[in-house]
Amino acid sequence: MHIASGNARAVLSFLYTGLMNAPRTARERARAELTREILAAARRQLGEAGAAGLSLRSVARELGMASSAVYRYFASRDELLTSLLVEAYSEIGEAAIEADRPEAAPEARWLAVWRAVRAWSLANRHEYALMYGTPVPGYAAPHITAEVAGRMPLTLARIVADAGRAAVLRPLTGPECDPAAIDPAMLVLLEGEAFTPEATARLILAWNRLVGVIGYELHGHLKNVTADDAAFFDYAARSEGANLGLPFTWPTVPDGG
Amino acid sequence: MHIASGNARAVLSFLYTGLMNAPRTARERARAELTREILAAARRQLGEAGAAGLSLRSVARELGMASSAVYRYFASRDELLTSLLVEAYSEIGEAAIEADRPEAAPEARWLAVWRAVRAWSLANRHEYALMYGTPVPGYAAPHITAEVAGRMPLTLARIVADAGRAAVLRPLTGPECDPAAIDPAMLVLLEGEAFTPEATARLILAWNRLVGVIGYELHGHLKNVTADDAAFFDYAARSEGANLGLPFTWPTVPDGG
DNA sequence: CTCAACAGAGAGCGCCGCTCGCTAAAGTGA
DNA sequence: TCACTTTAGCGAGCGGCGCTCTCTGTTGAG
Repeated sequence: MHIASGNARAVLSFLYTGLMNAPRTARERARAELTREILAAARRQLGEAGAAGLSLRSVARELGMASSAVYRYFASRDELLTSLLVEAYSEIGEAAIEADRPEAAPEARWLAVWRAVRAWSLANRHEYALMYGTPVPGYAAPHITAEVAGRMPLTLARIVADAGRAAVLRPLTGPECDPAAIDPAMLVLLEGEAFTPEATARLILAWNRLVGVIGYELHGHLKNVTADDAAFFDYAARSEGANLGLPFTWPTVPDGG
Repeated sequence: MHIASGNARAVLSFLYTGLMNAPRTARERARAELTREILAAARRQLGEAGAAGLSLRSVARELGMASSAVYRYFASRDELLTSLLVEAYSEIGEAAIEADRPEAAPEARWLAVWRAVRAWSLANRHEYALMYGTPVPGYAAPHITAEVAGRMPLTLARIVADAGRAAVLRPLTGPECDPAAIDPAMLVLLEGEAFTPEATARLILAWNRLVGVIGYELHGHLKNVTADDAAFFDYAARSEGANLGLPFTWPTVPDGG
């Protein structure tokens, strides 16, 4: 689990004092273990029933302890849920990073990462919903998870940047984004990768597409709309890649409308 | 309220027997009125606290009646929520339709509809979440709402189709979608508008983009990412319109990466 | 006028998140 | 070693939830 970053530790104090520092005393070891067990049970129940069906009481029941005892480890149900959220961001980011083969062609890398993110999401739909669905009411997540939440889109950025350095990017076509629409902080974040504002805008759209198409598939919006979700997803991936200048190839298509 | 369609009436029996048939007896009139009042109170509470914070008991309390009495009107909380969902789909569809000026240029129509949908969504974020966020666990919505849920994307389709009939569409460029990926039912639905599978695929993506960018904005995923959400949204609209062949104009952009 | 359909109330079931006060054990410093 | 603090866990309990059931009074139809 790659959690952490200073902010996260500050807010999720219960979790991290238990998990991060190498446990020395027996009490600390027991605490770390139980914390992990609670998280594991919660994760299981999240996978089965979704966030709405996850209750602290049932987690406690599964672990054979009083529900009130769980509050020694997580200050609230929301904090438990936030921990699972961080875990989910971490996992989907890792799935993206692991799927990326920097030695391969940029189109292949791009498609592989997209597919890996989709595969993880289909296998972890409730975790996906936690990240990209309706936010849980009392959640403190946004700023906590910024670093870990950025790993997946940053993996996409790296592929485009590598292609740029290899000078295989096509010139960008189509409407242009007002550079002022992009947050300077975002440009700073991508500084090492030398992204123009226009490329940044398109990267944001690509990330949004990746998340959006998966969401549509998971939430049933593609029912009676698409017949082959995987093929449609690949199409979306290629379309977004090409929009960023990745050298995807395609035959000429006739007029639409 | 444009609810209805056969399916909806069958499933949401409580609601529609109360609302649809012109009330004759005093009892029927009272029932219709109370049904509306319950829906209105629920809508208010949804707008304030979101779906998670909406309880049948608090609705009953607001209306000064026993919570058990509400069950005479809605069989369950889920059914009440589903009614609100149908209402939301109807409203966002109407917002799209009303914003569309068929006599205007297709690019202007396209942008106007996108902006209207965004405006409605920003003003009704919890209703938006009901439609496009994480689905509520026990909801029966999908097939019920098919007709009414289709109005918004169909408005987008009509603009493109009109542009096609007026022969102002540009040839489509970029990667091509495997026609087999699109559900034939979707093509039938757009039959009157003479959509090719390729145009249909791009329309689905445009609809997905519209929903996705708004979702990102509402759920905070654009924080520290974009600086001017409205401008970025317009950019997404133009980008998707151009991808469908709508004659948006843009200057040539330099290389990205 | 009779009788069935119906609306509403209230009690109650088993959940839920969360709090509080208590006990017993574990760790700590003199 | 022993007093003292910190901690883990428990059980009772609060108010709220969705939902069911039974009972009563009213409305509308034949």
